[in-house]
Amino acid sequence: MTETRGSTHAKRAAYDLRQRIVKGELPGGTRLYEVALAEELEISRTPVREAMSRLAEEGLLERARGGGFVVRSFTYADVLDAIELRGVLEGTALRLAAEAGVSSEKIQHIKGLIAQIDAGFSAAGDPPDLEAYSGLNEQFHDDIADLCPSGIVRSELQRVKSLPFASPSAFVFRRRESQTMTQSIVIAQAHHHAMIEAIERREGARAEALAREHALIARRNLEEKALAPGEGNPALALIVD
Amino acid sequence: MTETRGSTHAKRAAYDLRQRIVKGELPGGTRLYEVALAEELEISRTPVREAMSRLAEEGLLERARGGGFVVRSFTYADVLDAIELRGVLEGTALRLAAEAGVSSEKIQHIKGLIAQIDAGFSAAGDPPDLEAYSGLNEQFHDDIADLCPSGIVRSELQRVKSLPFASPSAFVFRRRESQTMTQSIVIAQAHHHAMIEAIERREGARAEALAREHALIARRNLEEKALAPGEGNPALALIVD
DNA sequence: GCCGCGCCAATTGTATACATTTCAGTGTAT
DNA sequence: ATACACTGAAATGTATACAATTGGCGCGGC
Repeated sequence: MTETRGSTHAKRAAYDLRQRIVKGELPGGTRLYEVALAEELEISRTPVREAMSRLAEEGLLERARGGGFVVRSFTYADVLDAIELRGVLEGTALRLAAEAGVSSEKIQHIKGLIAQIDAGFSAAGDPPDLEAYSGLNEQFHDDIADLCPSGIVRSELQRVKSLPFASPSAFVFRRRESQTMTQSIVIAQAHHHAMIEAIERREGARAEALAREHALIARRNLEEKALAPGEGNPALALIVD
Repeated sequence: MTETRGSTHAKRAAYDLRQRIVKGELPGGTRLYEVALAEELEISRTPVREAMSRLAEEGLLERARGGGFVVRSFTYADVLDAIELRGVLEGTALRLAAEAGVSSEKIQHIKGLIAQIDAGFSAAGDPPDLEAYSGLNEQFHDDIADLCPSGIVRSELQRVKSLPFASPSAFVFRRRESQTMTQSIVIAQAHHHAMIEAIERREGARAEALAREHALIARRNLEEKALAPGEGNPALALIVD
């Protein structure tokens, strides 16, 4: 089979299928046939089934009536909703963290991350390195979610973030698009500062509202990009209509 | 194998395992062994694996490192958090419904359900029939979630509700416990009225707040019951500590 | 005594043959 | 013309043998 990472055939097949789905090679609604995939990947049906099960757990596939799996369809509206839902869940995570209180060590750790992002802004105000920002931003969102004392909330948030277009780092711009991008990042970073401050001061409602507003930046960026497709983000390939 | 419903061995096995987990016969942390289960259910390993996959999708099992599945552990705190999370998601669903607007037909349908619950209250103020209330209450929660225009939010809410202790109908009292139960139901029903009114008037924030407060009733009821276990709710059997 | 190494049993991973179900196509009867 | 039942290919469901991996236990060396 194609050289993809993983220790078992099932994991490799899952990786392979996941890539194909995210790239849009397997559009929403496509039915997956065990035999065809098994032949294509040069493995037996058993690991193919296993792989499909795993992707169903991730929410990328749905079980079809009468057995089998279908690639889950995501409409453009679904993508916007998933981003908003991420904001709601992040907001809940931050509110619970604020209400429960967070140790100063953890607060300092987050502040360190934020400082790293700050350091990426030059004094001149030109756009920071997008690769670096994307990585740090994702790290920030992961670590801030870990502040939430509820494992249930953490895991459901993680679940929503695993949808390829709902991740906080999904729609970081590909190229430098005028001032829009820089401005968005400046605002987002202001949110980052405010979020940790709200948590530190145990202002739960404020933390929650900030997380929601923060997600709306991602949503707005997507809405603006969608109007001018251009070389669209690959994670959008799986949108069906 | 034991006479459980389902058309395939895998579905029967999933049903059987689900029952055992919810009843607490398979406590959190228990590792499930394919061979043992297969012999016990008198089927082969294949449908057992299939059943475990399905339960993993439901969130009742987790994949263990090195393969296999483990019964997911739910602490008492997890149960409380899951109820609160249900409130958050129901709140989001209602808010989105209110913001988008809902047709008067659907509003009337919900109002009809509420009226049916109202009819269960006698003029004397004695407790309504719990079976009937539980059924109508569950129906209300299902139907009101359907008002949400976002399929993503609906499905994630459905997912959380599928946790056996987070369902709106999970902790309806078993016997008539003084006035506590009656009072709770009266308050809950007031919330029901207010929710649909908020949606009708497109008051999103109010609808959201109501849904959260509504879930807190369920949470408080559980907290009070937990202090005096008695003949506890069976859905609580899967709590590990 | 303790650590590491390797073996063995237990467990999951995989392939494959066979059974069953599903669904579309087709024919017939009404 | 429509509804229904039959048919058969194609798909998933199941059993089972075998392979590979894991994890624990004991043996040996240090």
